[in-house]
Amino acid sequence: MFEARLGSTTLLKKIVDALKEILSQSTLDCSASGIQLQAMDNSHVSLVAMSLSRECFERYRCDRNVSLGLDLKSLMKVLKCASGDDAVTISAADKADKLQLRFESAGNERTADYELRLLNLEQDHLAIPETDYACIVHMPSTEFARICRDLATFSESVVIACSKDGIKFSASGELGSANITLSETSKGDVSLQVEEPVTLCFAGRYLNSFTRATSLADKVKIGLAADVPLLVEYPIEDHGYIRYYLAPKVDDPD
Amino acid sequence: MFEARLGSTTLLKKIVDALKEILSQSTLDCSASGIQLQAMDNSHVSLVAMSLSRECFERYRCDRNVSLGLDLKSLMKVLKCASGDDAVTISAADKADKLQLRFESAGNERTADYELRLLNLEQDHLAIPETDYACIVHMPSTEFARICRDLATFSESVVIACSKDGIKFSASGELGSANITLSETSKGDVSLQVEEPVTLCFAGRYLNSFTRATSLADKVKIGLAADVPLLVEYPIEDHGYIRYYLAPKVDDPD
DNA sequence: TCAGCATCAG
DNA sequence: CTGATGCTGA
Repeated sequence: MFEARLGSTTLLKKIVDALKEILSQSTLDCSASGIQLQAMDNSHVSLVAMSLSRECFERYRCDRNVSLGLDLKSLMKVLKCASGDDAVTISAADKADKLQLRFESAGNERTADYELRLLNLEQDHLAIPETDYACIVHMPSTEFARICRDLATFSESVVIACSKDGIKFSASGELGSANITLSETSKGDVSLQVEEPVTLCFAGRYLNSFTRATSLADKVKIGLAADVPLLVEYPIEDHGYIRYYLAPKVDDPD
Repeated sequence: MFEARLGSTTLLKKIVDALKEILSQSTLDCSASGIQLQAMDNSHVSLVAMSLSRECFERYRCDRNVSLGLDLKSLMKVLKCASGDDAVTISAADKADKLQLRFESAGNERTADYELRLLNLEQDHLAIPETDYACIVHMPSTEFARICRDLATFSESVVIACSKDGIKFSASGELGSANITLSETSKGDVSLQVEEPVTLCFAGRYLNSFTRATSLADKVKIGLAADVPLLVEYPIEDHGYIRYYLAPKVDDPD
């Protein structure tokens, strides 16, 4: 038996929304410690890892490990049947082929039960090595989203250069070019930890897809190191996160 | 001479909006007692009946019975030319081929006159037998609309099961299934009168089209009986109503 | 013809 | 931030 209850569906909607474009189907791995997900995106270029530890939930019970294969678009459709302030309980019997979702309205006048068919998905379990990033940047998540959106106008590729002086995002193409530099401000909304300066180039469309998670967190953490995938991490309420990984382009700034 | 005046066009807009999708053209039957409408929907599956008794109007005069054949989409276009708080007077001479509409602004600074061409429509006059429903449910109209919308995600068919314990709406399909149960709550926003429990299956798309009337009334009345069309009734300001009727599906819960 | 997207108003 | 509407692509 697996059962987990959240006080509001809004958080779950945001999480699924942050995943569903990049991952049409995926497996949730539920264990006593919480819920994990890890997968390559649909085009097998970037990688997503999500973790919600049991502390994220109002109630959490997982008698034995279960893997729940879900179609995330379908899950989103079901979540749309709930109001944002409904409490949601997801549950599955052992070896179930259905996920149960129960929505309870704030005043408890209304209960709606949904079942979502589970899928048997191939598990591509990827070990993500802990990386010692040469640069770690924290910045407002909306700012990161804004930059990714703006740079997409100029080029498919985005160059990120980070040093002690700041982090610079650049794109250039037919239209012209763009350079956005952020340095550590007194307000402390940008922070840099730089062991060694790094300059890397990434495909902007993936960066943009990562920003679907913007509403989950005020701050985003970016980790950079030479020849290692970029890390873009959005914390989820103290006890969880979504991490996106994207390998740098070998060359070819267009 | 026929003439009827409403203090605000908003009500009339809501009524036409509740009819125009389901009934592209229809005949208003005007008599001394008020205005009636009764017709099959465009696809001849469901049936709509509207009644506005003369008490609904600020002023009402109908010297002799007239039938006004209207294109409801065109009528809606004309109504969009009025502000919601304009007073509206509709009138027609005997044997007229035009409907007159006059909009007067609240302060009377502005008067606008419109004429709408009338149509000669075939009258399919259907007697609707008074039915003694086995179950009558009153519930918030927004809640009903919400349920119909949510269930449409899962299946074309909606099963409604009503007993003394509550009314249950269910749909199931490829994605999964949904069950929403309402029972009489302490707040009294759901009430059930059950002579005999009933379970019936309906085509969800028609239920959804009925909910275009949601803004007319806070509460909707649902009448159910075996082998008899479902009744969905929205009261209109104490002296009128829109009733929708839909025959149950014979079988085939998909 | 319908579903999804995007935009807009409350 | 949510619901509603209009558009566009499948």
